[in-house]
Order: sequence, then C-alpha cells, then structure tokens
Amino acid sequence: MFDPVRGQPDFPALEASIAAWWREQGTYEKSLTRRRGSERFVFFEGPPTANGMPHPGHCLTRTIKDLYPRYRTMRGQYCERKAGWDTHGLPVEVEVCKELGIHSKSEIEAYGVEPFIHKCQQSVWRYMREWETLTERIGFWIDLSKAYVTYHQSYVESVWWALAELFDKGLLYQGHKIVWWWAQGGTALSSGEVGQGYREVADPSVYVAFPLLDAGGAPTSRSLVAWTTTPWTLPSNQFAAVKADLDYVVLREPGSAGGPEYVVAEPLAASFGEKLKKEFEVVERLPGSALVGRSYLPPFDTFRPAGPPATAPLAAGGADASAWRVVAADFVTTDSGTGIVHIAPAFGEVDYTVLVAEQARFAAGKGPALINAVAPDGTFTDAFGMGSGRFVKDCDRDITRDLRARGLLVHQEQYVHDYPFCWRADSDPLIQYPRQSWFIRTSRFREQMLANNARIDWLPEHIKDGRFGNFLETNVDWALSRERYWGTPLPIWVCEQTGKAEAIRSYADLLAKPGIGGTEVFTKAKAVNPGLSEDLKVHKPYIDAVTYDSPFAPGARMRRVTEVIDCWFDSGAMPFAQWGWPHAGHAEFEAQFPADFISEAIDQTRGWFYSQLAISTLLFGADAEGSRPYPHTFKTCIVLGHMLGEDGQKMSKSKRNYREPAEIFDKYGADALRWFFLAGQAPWTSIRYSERAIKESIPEFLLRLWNVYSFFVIYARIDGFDPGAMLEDPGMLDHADLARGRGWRAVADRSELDRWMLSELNATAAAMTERMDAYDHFGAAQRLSSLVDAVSNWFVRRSRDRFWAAGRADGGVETNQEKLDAYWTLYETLLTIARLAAPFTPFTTEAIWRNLAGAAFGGRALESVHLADYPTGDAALVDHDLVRRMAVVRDVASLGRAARAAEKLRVRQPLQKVEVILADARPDDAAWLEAHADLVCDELNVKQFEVCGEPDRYITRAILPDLKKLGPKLGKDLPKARDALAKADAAALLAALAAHGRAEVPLPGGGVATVEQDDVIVRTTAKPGWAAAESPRAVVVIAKDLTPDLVAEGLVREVVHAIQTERKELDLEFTDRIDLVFATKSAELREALERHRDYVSGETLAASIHFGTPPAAAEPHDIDGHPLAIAVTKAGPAARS
RNA sequence: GCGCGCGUAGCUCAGUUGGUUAGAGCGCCACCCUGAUAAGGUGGAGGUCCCAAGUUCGAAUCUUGGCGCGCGCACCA
Repeated sequence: MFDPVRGQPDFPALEASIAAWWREQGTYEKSLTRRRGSERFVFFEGPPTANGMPHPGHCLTRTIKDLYPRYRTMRGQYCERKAGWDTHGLPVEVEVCKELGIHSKSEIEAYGVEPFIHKCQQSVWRYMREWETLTERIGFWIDLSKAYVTYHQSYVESVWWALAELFDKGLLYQGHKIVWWWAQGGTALSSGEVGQGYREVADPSVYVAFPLLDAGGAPTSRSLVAWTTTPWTLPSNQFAAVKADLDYVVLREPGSAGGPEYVVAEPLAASFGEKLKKEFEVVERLPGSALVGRSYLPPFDTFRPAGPPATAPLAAGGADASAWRVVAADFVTTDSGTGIVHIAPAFGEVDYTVLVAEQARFAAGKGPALINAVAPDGTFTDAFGMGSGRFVKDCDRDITRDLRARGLLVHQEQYVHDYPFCWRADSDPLIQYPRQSWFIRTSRFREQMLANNARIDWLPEHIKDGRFGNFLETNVDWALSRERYWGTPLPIWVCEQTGKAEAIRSYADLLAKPGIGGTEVFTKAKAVNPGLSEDLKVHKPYIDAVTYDSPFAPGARMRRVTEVIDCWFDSGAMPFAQWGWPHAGHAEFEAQFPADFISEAIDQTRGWFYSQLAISTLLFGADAEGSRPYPHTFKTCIVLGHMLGEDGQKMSKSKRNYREPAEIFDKYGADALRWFFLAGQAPWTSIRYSERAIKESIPEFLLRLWNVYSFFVIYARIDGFDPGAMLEDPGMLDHADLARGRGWRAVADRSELDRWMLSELNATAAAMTERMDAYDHFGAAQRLSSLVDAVSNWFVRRSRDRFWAAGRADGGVETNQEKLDAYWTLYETLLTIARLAAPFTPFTTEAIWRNLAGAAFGGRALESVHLADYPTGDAALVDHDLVRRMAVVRDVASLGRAARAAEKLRVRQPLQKVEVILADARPDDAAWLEAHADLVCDELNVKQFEVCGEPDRYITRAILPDLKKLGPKLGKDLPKARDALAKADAAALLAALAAHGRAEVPLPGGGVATVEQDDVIVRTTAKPGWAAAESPRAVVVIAKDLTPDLVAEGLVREVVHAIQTERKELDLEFTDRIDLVFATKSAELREALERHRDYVSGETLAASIHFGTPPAAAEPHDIDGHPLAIAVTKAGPAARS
C-alpha cells in the first residue's frame, strides 16, 4: 500500500532524505552497473578550480551536465561520470600570496619556493567541501572519489608526454617575442588569459615632437608629430614610421615664419588643428616616401650619444643611420593619431617586426640592437635615470611634464580605451615586453582546427562559425611557458654546455637517464616531512634538482628549464590525462574518446573549448600518426550563457546582487532551481538569476505534480487501490506490465477520458524523447509542463466523480470498474511522468517513485526511478482524433465561460442552453461534440448543449484566403483575390466549394482566380446582440434569458455556497452532517429552497432542514438581494456519501 | 575599430521554413471552487514586436543602415 503523502511538501527536507538514501544505496553506481556493456555515452567534466567558492553559474553548468547523462542512462546507455579538479596556475599562487601578504616574485623567492609550493598544494582544496556539498545538493551525479586532479603525478606525466610529442615534432619552440607581460608576477600570459583582463581605463594620450635633423645632423624647427598612449615607451624610442604612399603636410601657424613646423598625415591635419585649437597653414605637402630615411632627434637621449647620427654598414653596401630614422611601414593608418608612429620595438609586436626588418638590412651583426629602458619587473633601469627603479606606468606624468618643459609636448589629452590587466591581480596593468618564451606552433594548424571545428555540433549553432570560428581564424601561437612556480613543469632538459634540449615523457624515463642525480632532494624532504605528497616530486623545486649526463657533450649535465606551463594546457589535456594515458589507462581512454557531450559557459570558447581542440588537433589530427576522425575531443557542446545577478548586471560578490546557492537550496530546494534553469529559458541566453523567478517556478510544475500525486495517494488509500496486491510481478511498470494487474482493462475498453489521458501521455513522451535527443531540454520541459497541466486541470478535474463514486478500486467484488479504470490510468500516468521528469527534477520524481513503485510493491519493483527506462511513447496508444476533439471541448468550455463573464452571468447561475458553431471542423467532430453534451453542460452549468443547426442566426461567415497556400499560387494577384473573396457571397461560394471542390472568383481588374476548398479559411464572427465568444476554432453562444426556474436554481446554489463556506469556517470534517435552520422574509427564496430541498441536503450533508427562527448567532446573508439567515450546527455521526 | 548575440505585455521569457486574431508564467482586475483546501481553477485588461529604409502579394521573422544592452577579438602605435 502507498505511504500517506503530506499535502504540503517540504521540498528541501525531502531532497535531503533522498540524497541520503542515494548515498546509502549507491544508486548512482547501480545506475551504471545496470547499463554496463551497453553503448557508451561519453561525458567529460571540465574541471572547476576548487580554490574558489562555487556560485550560481556553477549550479547551472552542473545542472546541465547532470541532465543529459541521466537522460542517456535512462535511455539505456552507459555513462561514466568522472569528476576532475583544476589545481594549477596563477589563481592558486595569487591566493597564497594574498594569504602570505606578499605580491612579487622576489618576495616569493625570499619566502622560499619549497614552502610556497606546499602552501599552494594545500590551498587547492580550500573550498573542496563547499564544492562537494554543492555537487551532491544539486543532484549532480558524478564520481568524486575517482576524480582526476591536474597536479597528480600521473596527470602531470600525461601532460609531459603530450609536450614531448609536440617537442619532438618541432611544434614546441622557444622564441624571442613580444609577449603580454605581468611585470609584478614576472611572467608572460597567454592570449586567453590576457583577454580576460581587459578593462576600460583612461590613459594619457600625448602628441610628441620629433625634430628632424638637417644634413649636418643638427636639429631643425621642423618636427614629426607622433602620438602615443604609453609615454613610458618614449625613452625606448628607436624609429618613426610613416606610410610611404600617404600624403603628409607641414603645418605652421600663420605669421610665424621660422617658428615651429609640424609634420602630420594630410587626412589627419584638420583634426590635429582642432585638438590644438589652432589655425595652421600648409607650408608644404609631400608623400611619406619623401620622409623615409630622414633622421630625427628622439624625445630622450637615453641611448643616443650627442652629435650627428651614428651610422652602420648595410648588407647591400653603403651605410645608414642605425636608429632614430624614419621608416616606411604598411600598418600605419589614418584612423587616429597623426599618421606618424612612434616605434619602440621592445614594447609592441609590430614595432618589433620593424626592428627585425631593419636588422636584416644591415651587415651581419652591425644592425641596431634592441633598445629597452625597462627591466623585467616593470621598472625603469638606470639607463633612464628619471624613472630608475619606478614602475613605468607610474612615470607617465613625470615624462610628459619633462617633455612639456623641453617644448616637445605638442598636445596632451585623456584617451579612454580598453587595456589589459592581470586576470588574477586586477590592479596590475600588463605591458608588452620582449621575452624568451616557449610557444606551441598552433598557428600552423589553423586549417585543421577549423576542419575539426566544422564537425562539432555546437549549441547554439552560431558559435561554430561565429565566436569560436573567428577565434580560430585569428589564431596565434600558444604562449605556453610561465615563469612561475605552481604548475606542470615544462619537461625539457637542456645541456649546460651545448644548449641542446630534449623532452622527457615520464618520471620513469627521467630516472632511466644516465648519471641521474638530485632525486634525493625530494627523498630528504619527505623524510623530514612524511606527510609530503608523492605528487610533489614532479613539481618545483624538487624536479629542478634532478639532472643527468648530457648525451650532447661529454661531462656536461642536463638541467631542466625553469618554466612551468599555462594551466589551460592541463585542462585541455584532460581527455587523455584523466586516465594517465598513454602511460596507463589504455582501455579507458579508447572507450572514452572523444566525448559525446560537454557543456560549459561561453567564456570557455578560448579556455577549455579551445585548449581541448588545439591539443587534440595537434596530437590526433589529420597530420598525426594514428590520426583520429574529426570531431574530437567532443562531438556536441552546449554553450551556456553567462548568468546575471538580480539586477541584470554581472554577478558580483561586492554588490551582493545574488543569493548564495545554499540559501536557495534551503528555502526552495534543488529541484526548484534545476527546473528554473531547464524550463525557464534557452540555455544559451544570459540567464537572470532571480530568487523570485526561482520561487515562482515551483507552483508551475513541482507543486502541481505533487498535488496530483498527493490527490492520487489520498484516494487510492481510501478506495483500496493497491497495485502491490493486484499485480504480482511489477516488471518495469510499463503499460504491458500493468496489463497483468487485477481489474486492469484494455485501454480501448476504458472511458474516453482515460484514452485521452494516455494519448497525451504517450504523445508527450515521444515528443520529449525527440527533443532530448536533439539536446533541446528547454523544448522538452515545455511539453512536460503542459502534460502535467493536462493531468491536473483536465484529467483529475473531469475524473473527480469517478474517484468519489461509490464502490472500491481493489479489483474485488465491491469494485467499481469505472473507478478502477481511473486509478489505473492515473497510476500509469504518474509513474510515466516521474520517469519523464526524472532527469530534470531527480529528487521529487524519486520521492514519487519510491512511494508509487517502492512502497506499493514492498521492494519487488525497481527501487529508483533513475534505474528505469525512459518512456519513448507508444504510438499505438495515441488517438490523434481524440486529442484534437478534446482540445475543442476545452476550447468550447473556455469560450462559454468567457461569454458568461461578458454578460455577468456567473457560473453558479444555471442557463438553459449553449450552442456552438465550429469554424472548420471535420464533419464527424460535430457529432462527437454533441455526444459529449453532458460534459459541456457540466463544465458550463447549462441544461442543454448542441452544435447549432442554423448557424446563420448567430454568425456571419467570411471567407479568407489561406495565404500560405494561395500566396505561392497567385503571387501579385493575391491582394485582388483577397478583395474578391471578401466581397463574394460567402454562402454561395461555400456551396460551390462543397459541391465541386473548387470555385472561380472574378478578380477586380479582370481575370479569374480558381480557388480550391483547401485554399480558403472560413472565419465565423458572432452577430451583435447575442451572448457569444469566439476563437479561431469556434463560436459559442449562450442563452442569456433566465426563466423563473433557472433563477430559483441559481438562488439555491448561492445558498449552498454560503453554507459550504460556513462549514469551512466551523472547521467541520468533510463527512460531518449538519442541521440547517433558515429564516427569510423573501417568499421567492423560501419557495426556491423548499423546491430544491433535496439538492441542498445532498450538497451540504444536511441531516435536517427547517424554516423558522434561527438562533441569534445565525449568519445573515444577502442572496442576490434576498435576505437570509442561516444557522449551521453539527449533527449526527459521520458517514461518507 | 572589427566580430558575435540580444532588443516582443508592468516583470521574466517563448515565438519552429515569412502567412490571416503574436503566446506563456508571474503581477494586476473580476469571477469560480471549497472532498488536492494556508491549495486549485476560469476569464479579462495589458503589445508602435527598438527605430528607419528595403525585398515581398505579405515582415516580429529576410536584407541594409541606425540606436541601446551584453559579450568577444586586438596592429588602439
């Protein structure tokens, strides 16, 4: 027998008990065991970092990540879910630095790399418990016990293998490049990291004069004007660039002959004058090519000796000034500035290319060396005395002040633009800086990455060619190395003598090297501190101590380079590194690659989505030995929108514009949150996280489902409907299994309502399966929601009489078969809905299942809904005609109510008749509808219902073209045809169509259009004067005239209503009988009550009804203008009707 | 600057290949039910589909150009 159900569920408490039960039962493991050997559904967990608190956005990803594996498991696939944690990198180091109150690398070195690394390793797990709690609380089924961890030795060794492969193929190289440099942190960042740190700032924007030199090397009064937003790069100026085929002008203030002259690009001359608020006259006009080769005086003499420009020999013979000379460059534009570009090769990528090109012009070794007045820590070196030892950006003001004092500052303003800051230390601006760095040659694989991408199923689709495709198109080599401490060490050992390098694939490979030494450093540390994790032996500083004999030079040693790698490479290697592949886990890797499904938020386009695709394409792509077919590493990816706070702004802790997930769980429960995410909006829209919206998602689905379930259990217990006693072997509790139940009748034998319910149920299951297979959970959720609405607001509502009828529902001698049918139908419906909804709201559905299947069968049935098969719908049980007709009935009922409301005739007032005119019904629908008159009468409280025989009394018909059909046929004649149809005699036309299936309509401008029956739509409109309501499907007309009999009945129903209210106020049990005393001065009301005495006593369980003088306490009422005093008192013993 | 997405009722959002009366939930107003009851149901009001031009017989939907919001990219010197 079913357990009793609380009418008011406490979802959070319920969920806690379900979660505990899953844990005790090992339900997740059972769901896997059950599917072992089946086709796999491969899911990859993008590793979150556990050293930050989880927030609502993580709840969304975890919900989506849970939904599809659950669904696929129920569909019969085997879906392992291995958790993972991202543990390396800057986020961890920065967190530890904050804790230690330090910032710079020198401070870390002073603290000691070894203890620093220990701190990092501990810090990784700082919020572990919060993450585990969240994961379980939201019902994300994933195996945390076997989680992969990026700092574990086996993981690091897999990454080493990947890097060694790339190194051996020449795809991992060391380059001298201009990189985005985090000076305070002393490391370069990848473009992905840089991109995360852009912020709008106002920088100084300065226009600086570079005086041109005359032939003798002396400054003239004519100056180039260069523009920069980074004044601190001026001391390192090396060239000025112009566009050769662009026109330049020399400007001078009128009447100031001999005064300063400025050279700017002609198209920018006007805006230049406006900025300076000065009128200039053009002294001379010359092409950029005429400027090329001229020498100028740099703004600072940091690196320039006094006197004429120094020259150096050119490769092609002759000599040229080696620096501070005008060069031609194509990248010069007239978008902004002056058309003359200040070139500081140390601090810009294009600037650097200018230097490289110049160096090539000069004789070998004689070309210009890189000028750089800035140290790696971001401070000026002693070469630039004014700023020596100070952070360069802090010197901008002093530099401009100095330029102004020397008359070189032509103009200054503020320039607002986006500038990158360190993504973890957001007050540190990044600078471009020349640096030796390790790169992966990804740009060479652009086409292959695009080919791989083309095969991926992206949701939403536009990601493929939009954001992600664009990102791949503009691919640059991956700046891999980090001059930091806590990360996967770059497994490259270099010969101290020859500089030749080799890559190491595993720790065992390393130990096998000849003359290995230094491993004792870790052993000793471990002896001192036995708790030291073995995994740290592949980390700094221990790994740095390991050296071996060089194969390149006798007697020399091989030492590891100092760098660690970008932690995004770690996560991108996860598809194989999670198994320790290729050193271990062959079977697992082969079975679990590539992923069928992954999902993360949109910020991962250049994070995890990219790192997986890049690594995989390089290692396993078309060019690779043993290449694998695209797509890999994932086939389908749902890209989630970013979550916004309550105010529609970005979520931010400081603004407190969102509720902590824990609060939501405690107040509303995880299923409420999940339903809000899954059914609220398409997953890729940016979701507004709103407590109110979460709360409101409960009644719409969870509570409605629960109420039906609770209704079912209450009456099943009363009527003895106990499937456990009626069905020996529950099987899967499918339709076919239930058919073995005692008293079960074939659907064809059941009432129409039952057949309708099962039709809707099976049609919905089929539609949901189709949606879910297409990864459209939003569409599926909408179907599910309207199914639950159909059960609650039509099936249960229309079946109440059967549930409350006399007789039992246990299949025994006292059984009322109609009632039993209703129970079997609702039981099957609820069981099926529980399964359909299980992936969406796993807790509530489990609670329902455990009672309907679990308690009912005392353990003989499947213990968990998540072990069941997902219902895919049985087409044989779907009666499409019935579904359509029932929709018409519901429409008619709704129109009837609308017509009543318009006439202010409340439903309690019985009416004589309602008539319906169907707009475009199939012929037999009308007959069907008339056969269901009692249903309509009941819903609308009328005596009589019919499909109108003479519709012309009530309505006019208009014939409209079916534009979708006639449009293509008639084209430009369509408006004429529409006019013609509007003017035509509708009745005659309809008759012609009915008779011949087609009709000819003369067009206004001449000509004739042939119209077939299917080309037109008939619209019916109620004529004025009738109480009617219309929809596209039907017009409903109600008889608004009231006879005295009807009025009397209406009065009586008002009285019954008053009595029922009174019963409720007296807190009577619904089986309590009452005694009634009425007193009224209205003869009409008294007569009505007398006449309908039986009805009153039946409805209110009145044992006696008297007229007379009621006790003083009797409630006075006004019944439609008739005074009435009613006394209600409790009568004899209870008895259910 | 370039690119991507979004802009529909007071609020949060749907709207399937262009088609006749643009939908839902919440809120609001009115009503119903009182044997799922601190629930439930029905009806109603409420919309220049951001603006403009274009394509088309027909545009919320397609094109172009604006405006606003969000995000991404980076040769912003």
